[in-house]
Amino acid sequence: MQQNLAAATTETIRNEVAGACACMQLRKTTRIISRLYDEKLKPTKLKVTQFTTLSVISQFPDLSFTKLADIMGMERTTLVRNLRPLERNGLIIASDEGYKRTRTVSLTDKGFALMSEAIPLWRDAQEEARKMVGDATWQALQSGLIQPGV
Amino acid sequence: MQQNLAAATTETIRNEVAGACACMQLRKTTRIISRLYDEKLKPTKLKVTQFTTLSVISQFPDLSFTKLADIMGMERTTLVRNLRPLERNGLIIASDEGYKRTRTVSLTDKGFALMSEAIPLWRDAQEEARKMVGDATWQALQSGLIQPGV
DNA sequence: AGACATTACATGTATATACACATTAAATAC
DNA sequence: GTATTTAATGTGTATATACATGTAATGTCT
Repeated sequence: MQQNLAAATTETIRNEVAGACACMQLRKTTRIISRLYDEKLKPTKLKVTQFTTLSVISQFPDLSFTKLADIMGMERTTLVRNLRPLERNGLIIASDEGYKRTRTVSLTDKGFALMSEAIPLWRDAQEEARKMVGDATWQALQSGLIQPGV
Repeated sequence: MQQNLAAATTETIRNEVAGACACMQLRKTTRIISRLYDEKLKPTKLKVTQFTTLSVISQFPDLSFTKLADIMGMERTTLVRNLRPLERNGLIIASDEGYKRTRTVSLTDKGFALMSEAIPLWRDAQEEARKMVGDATWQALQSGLIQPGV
């Protein structure tokens, strides 16, 4: 009977799960594309997550950690950890606590200088990514994968 | 001058980078969708990465670590680390070294039993994910986001 | 047989991610 | 005016991810 469970489960996985899992496809693609961006950004020693975080901070320099994390679709505690290496490397500076312990971050001159170096490399990565994913996926990515208002 | 660099860089980020970065969209979506699957799979204590790893192992029970990682679009060293908790929890069993140090893994009875519990929960997650991403994205996900042969 | 290249795997180190839980400041209820 | 609730952040722990480097087994060239 245990033998049957194993066989039946494997069949279900083969017929229904394999290749159909949206999260598996997303994570796999994200790994591959992230490695591409990381490789391109290597001269700046920025990882793509750090590039993204810096770009969001420069757009919204006075938001609380909670709101920044929300914009990035990220757990707040994850954002807090991700800011550490950026602060340690002098790319951002965090404010002291304000209203209700609120803290904000902004880019330093060093942070802006590194981003201006990184942007041409990012453009190169975008070009290659576009070729890798094809037109339909690229369009979906440009409009945001998740439906607005969800 | 440094002031100009900061202002110019911010403008470029606002006008060109924000919202257009394919990798940012992918990572953001992956975080949100992964949290959904993790939440659904909670009764099994499996994370979606573990669910995926188990499903790939059950499909290809006799492949080397290198080839399994390749199928998953993952660095081999990442796969090695990800197998640890699965083995520790008795869900998989790894073979000793074979030809050219090759090792293989397969699901244990406990692993199959847990997967058979997980699959209905996974179906539920799929349904919700489908609603969240919309039809166009869902189609892209079902055909695999990255172009074949790349 | 020995030198060299190739293949496969493991470890050290660092970042990314999230849940559970703890802490602190402000607002509100009584 | 204290007690409670709410908002905002921080820490402990665990998994996920990848690069650089190291180790071991196999194959090949001479």
